[in-house]
Amino acid sequence: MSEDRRLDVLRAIVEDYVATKEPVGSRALVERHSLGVSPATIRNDMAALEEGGYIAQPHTSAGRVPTDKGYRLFVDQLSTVKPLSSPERRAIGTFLETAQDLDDVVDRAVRLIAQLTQQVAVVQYPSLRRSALRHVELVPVGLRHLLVVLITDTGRVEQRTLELGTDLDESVVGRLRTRLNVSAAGRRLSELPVALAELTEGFTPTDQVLVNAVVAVVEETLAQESEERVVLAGTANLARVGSSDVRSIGPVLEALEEQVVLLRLFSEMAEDHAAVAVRIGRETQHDGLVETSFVTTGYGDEGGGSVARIGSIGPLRMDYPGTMSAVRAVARYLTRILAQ
Amino acid sequence: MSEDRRLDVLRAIVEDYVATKEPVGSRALVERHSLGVSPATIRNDMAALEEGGYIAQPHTSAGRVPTDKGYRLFVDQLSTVKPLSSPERRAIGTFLETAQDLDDVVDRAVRLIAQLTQQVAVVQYPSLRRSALRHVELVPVGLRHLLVVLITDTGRVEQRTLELGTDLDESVVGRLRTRLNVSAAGRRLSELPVALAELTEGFTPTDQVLVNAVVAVVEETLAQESEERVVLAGTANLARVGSSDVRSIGPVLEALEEQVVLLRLFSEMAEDHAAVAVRIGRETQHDGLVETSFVTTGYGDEGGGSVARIGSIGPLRMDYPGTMSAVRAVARYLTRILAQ
DNA sequence: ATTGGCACTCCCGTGCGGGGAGTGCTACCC
DNA sequence: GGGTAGCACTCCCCGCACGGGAGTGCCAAT
Repeated sequence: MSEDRRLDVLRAIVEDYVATKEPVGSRALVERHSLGVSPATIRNDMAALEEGGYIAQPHTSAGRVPTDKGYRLFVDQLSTVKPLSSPERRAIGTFLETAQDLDDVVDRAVRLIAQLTQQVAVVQYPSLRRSALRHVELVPVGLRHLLVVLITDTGRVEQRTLELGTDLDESVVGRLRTRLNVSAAGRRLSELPVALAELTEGFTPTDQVLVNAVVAVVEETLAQESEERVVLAGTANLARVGSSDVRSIGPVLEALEEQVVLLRLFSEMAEDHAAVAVRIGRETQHDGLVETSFVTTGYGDEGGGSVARIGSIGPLRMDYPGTMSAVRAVARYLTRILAQ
Repeated sequence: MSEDRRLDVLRAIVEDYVATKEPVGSRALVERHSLGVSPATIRNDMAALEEGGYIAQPHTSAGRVPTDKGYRLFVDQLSTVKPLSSPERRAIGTFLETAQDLDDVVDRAVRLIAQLTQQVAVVQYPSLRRSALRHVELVPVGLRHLLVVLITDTGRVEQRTLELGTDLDESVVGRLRTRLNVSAAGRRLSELPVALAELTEGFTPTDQVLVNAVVAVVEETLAQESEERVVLAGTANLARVGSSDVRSIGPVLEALEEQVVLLRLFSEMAEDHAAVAVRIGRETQHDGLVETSFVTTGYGDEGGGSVARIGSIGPLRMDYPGTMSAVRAVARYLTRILAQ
């Protein structure tokens, strides 16, 4: 029994099952692929694959369906890259390039992925933790409130209001703004605490209260994991006929609404050093997502790691090569756009 | 035949149908409500209501189900306000009050509505068009780019980058910033063009190019209807068992993803002078929403009209009184929070 | 190792019959 | 004239049996 052919059979099963959404039998397999052997032979291979846990049958006397383990093997070793058509590539480029600001770019990117993969698209906003500060702005609001606006090199803007115990002194605010920008601009979060620590020098003890409060707000904002934002698109694709059992979309929607779940997955997958990371079924470690797979990749990397991630969530029986190349393509364009 | 009783019957049908999700028959009706007459009499009333188009039967020899028209009558004349329990009110208050910034407030509000109504919640961000400007900030980025940041009195922050043909002059930017804030702060969009028109005075012709560019960006940003943002929560509630025909959730999700649809509905409903506006089934004028109803109300109004809207979308057979009071309650708290 | 043949399993669509819920109608009552 | 009781009728829904069909596993033969 040839080991190679057995893998061919698995690949054929995955491809056919993805295409037809029906359990695939030995007869159909030899008809649709030139395997050069008879159905009976295939049945032997299938028995072995089932033994190994790569495929399963929904019930006796039905065709076979890939298991999570089967998809995993397919993704890792059996799938070949499926490049996008060049009109597709061009469409991605022009669509993203005409965006106006960061919100617009993210919005377009997420819709694009949803459209290309016909699945649910997820885009994580450029992470504050990994961005560099471009500018800090302090805006007095009334006498006792100060609005702190942070602008990152990825174009993201965050703001916080600060309530003060004492009345504001415009000139102190002005000096602080200048000093802040001198010492903070261009720095990454990891380098900031040091730079900010020296900042109190040159201020009177009473003014230092203000300075410390502002510094605290800045650090807190940048450190807040909870400020990570994720946007979705294409949830309607979950309800497309044949997507999967229709009743199973409830739990999926619940999972998608919990940003925490998505953020955890993103951060876990960031550790995979593969260009495009894939989580299949139970690998997602989330009950609502056991019947889905998640394909992600990072974007916006400059030198070091990537700034944030994008991805696509679909049924276990998704078109893995297609999804992976779509996600990768959008990430590349996204990286290029943000670099300028 | 008493007209009053006929309306009682309609109310009873709506209430029972909402509660049981099953067509309701004459027998069940007299058992569950003290109508004081026999099933046969009810049947006569039902025949009349059906004649009038308020109820219908899915098929011969089935119970009756309210039509869009029936729900409309119910909402307009037959439903009584259902006040929230006082623990509920308290929960709303504390939940919203602990929010940190505008994004946080909006996020909590939308989740709250989803939770209270067990339906899909929609919250529109405070509209730029109806907000007043609190502050304009100009931030030079490199030599030839200027970042324009607008902050409204509702705490919303918008930014745009501006590409210039010539190098920046810091002092001109400084003067422009000061003048802009003097003439623009506190003004609503409608009053702005006048104030901005005089702004070029006192600048040299070359500097006026910059001034005009900035003014154009400010006006454009505020005027952009497309900058209206809407956030959703509770889409998973669509998939709850018995919500409605499960296959019908696809079109609904599609409609919800198109912000345009929601924004149109919001703006149409803003014209209803009723405190809480309701659109039932076909009244939404959108194919994907024919089997849903949309309950909205404005929030953040100070004197004049409201700043934006919140709402809840659910099946035709929703708990109208409950939904309406939940939406109204959240809107009130929201208005209070934003006022401070 | 591969193959043809064959018995076996199980799903699934279809047709049938009975029970039940609900209606509309008619005759009757106040 | 409005309300009521009775009754025949309609239609859904459920369980059931049945047959076709697809697919398997195994065995004997090559």
